Amino acid sequence: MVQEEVRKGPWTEQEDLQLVFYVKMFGDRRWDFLAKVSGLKRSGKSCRLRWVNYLNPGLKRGKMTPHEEQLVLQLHSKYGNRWSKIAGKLPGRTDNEIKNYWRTHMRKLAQDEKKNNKASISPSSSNFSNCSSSSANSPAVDSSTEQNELLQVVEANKTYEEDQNMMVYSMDEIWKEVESSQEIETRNDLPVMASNTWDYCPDSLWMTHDHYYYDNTQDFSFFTG
DNA sequence: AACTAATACAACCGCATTCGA
DNA sequence: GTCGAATGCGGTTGTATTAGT
Repeated sequence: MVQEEVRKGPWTEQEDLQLVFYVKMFGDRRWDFLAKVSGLKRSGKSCRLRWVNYLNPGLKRGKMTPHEEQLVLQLHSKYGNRWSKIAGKLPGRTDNEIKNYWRTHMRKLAQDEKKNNKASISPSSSNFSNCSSSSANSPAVDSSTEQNELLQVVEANKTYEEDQNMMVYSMDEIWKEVESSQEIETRNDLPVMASNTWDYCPDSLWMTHDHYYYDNTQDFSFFTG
């Protein structure tokens, strides 16, 4: 058997365009199928990750706002390392993003503490000192205070939403930019259908995600010119 | 200007869970 | 009910960029 080569590493712009095209066509499910049908030499897993963490139009780009940071801290103390759960409370942010933020945050915190300890022998009084001790397996869930915490989260969300009005660059907007700036150039290297893979496309697939298909066909006019 | 360290972000891997035949 | 494939999640690593010297 000849093992088909699977590409790894950073995604190219062309790969991104191809993936967006096929996700719009078939929906963000059946990643193995998408990987095959798109002709991308990527695993389904890799395609999913790329979509979820980068290409998804609902994503918010850019630095976390102070409110989001606060929210992450609050939610982490509540849920521990349940990143997807935390991400669910932060619209437009991915678990990966939050995880990365947390990691950086904790490292910075640890370094600051070190510095403080060197500067003064007095014990640390960091606000987050208890966060670092709440490990993945032991989220600090306290049902008695749960409601109170939720209220805080809701409050934080309110201000977060206000922030959103000020600075949101969704992937939609980014792609609009891409569309307008590249309309001409990309036409020469449109994604090529992996011809024979279409042959095994079962009807059921179209049934499953037909709403995606019908809803989005007009959106990729930029692809077909 | 060149080098190094720190930081942020992207991607991969392995395991667990879910789903469908 | 079982089993294999697909999907989701969390941990980890790799890489590009920025800041500091």
